[in-house]
Amino acid sequence: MKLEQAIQSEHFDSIIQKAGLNVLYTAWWLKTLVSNELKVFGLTHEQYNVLRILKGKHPELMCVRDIGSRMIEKSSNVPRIIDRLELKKLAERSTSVTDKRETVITITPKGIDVLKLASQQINLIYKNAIQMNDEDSAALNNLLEKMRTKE
Amino acid sequence: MKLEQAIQSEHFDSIIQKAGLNVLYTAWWLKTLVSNELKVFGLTHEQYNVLRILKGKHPELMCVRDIGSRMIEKSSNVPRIIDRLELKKLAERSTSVTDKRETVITITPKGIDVLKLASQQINLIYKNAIQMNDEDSAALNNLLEKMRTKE
DNA sequence: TCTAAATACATGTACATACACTTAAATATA
DNA sequence: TATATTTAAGTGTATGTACATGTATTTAGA
Repeated sequence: MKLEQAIQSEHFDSIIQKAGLNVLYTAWWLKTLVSNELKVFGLTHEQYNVLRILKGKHPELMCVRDIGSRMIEKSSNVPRIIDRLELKKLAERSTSVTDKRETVITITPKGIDVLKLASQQINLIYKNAIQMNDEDSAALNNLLEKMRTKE
Repeated sequence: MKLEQAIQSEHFDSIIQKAGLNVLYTAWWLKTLVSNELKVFGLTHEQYNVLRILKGKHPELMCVRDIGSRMIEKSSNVPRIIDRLELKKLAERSTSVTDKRETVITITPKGIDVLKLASQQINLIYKNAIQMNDEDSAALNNLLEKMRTKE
């Protein structure tokens, strides 16, 4: 669907502004696509993201700050996301022995199992629902990074 | 900043998956950029979006459903966003005369003033903070719409 | 060494999203 | 016409974001 149809609007102040709205709309579209798949596993997009981050370092323990620095949305409130993972026994908290201010987190075996199934499903979605070849993907990555140049 | 730095991760399952994460991260970056500017005007990104939609049809009245269909994030809870605009006297609600189920909304003169100032600022941001020419913007629009082809 | 500053995490609040449900009104159908 | 269905908006709840503040611990400086 064209952006114009999606937001029922034909007028944009500039083509740059249209590109901005298109990024925002595509992010919402993608997040919704993924979230709908994750529902089966009782996970939200953010919880899935944290589990992936924990799995990436497993069996190493990670502190809250380290998880935060790997999140896509930098203002994510990591302690609260971990609260929910802990309730579902997918992650575990403990206090760091080297620095008692730090809470260190690990993914549980149950968390690893759930993540494995969820990841397979999400990878399938990426493969099937997204109509892009590697060349397009590379071009898109370049343009997005160009957009954020002044970051 | 490259995506790899932004999310402290070098490994991606595929270049398509990287493009997905890049879209999500860029959307967060852009939303944050805009939100920071809107703070001066006491507006959130979503409230700004609704004001723009109302202004686009002004002086015509719009019902809640019509506003919703023009939102970037389709699952936005429009009645609650309007609650906050009404509290700030930037928008006004009334019941439709032709269909009493409908609530019709209009932007107030104060809303128009605030929106004008905010829009000028946001347009400046788009011009100054985003490093893209029209050609790049057009290419980005095309790739994002390609990504969503199966929508 | 003792105290001030910085750091790490948790928590409170306002706003927003996602989704289910309720209520009132309009429309369709028997 | 009377009733059932559909539609529009509002509301409740769980989750998340954005940001300020609180508390314990560590680090730095006098």
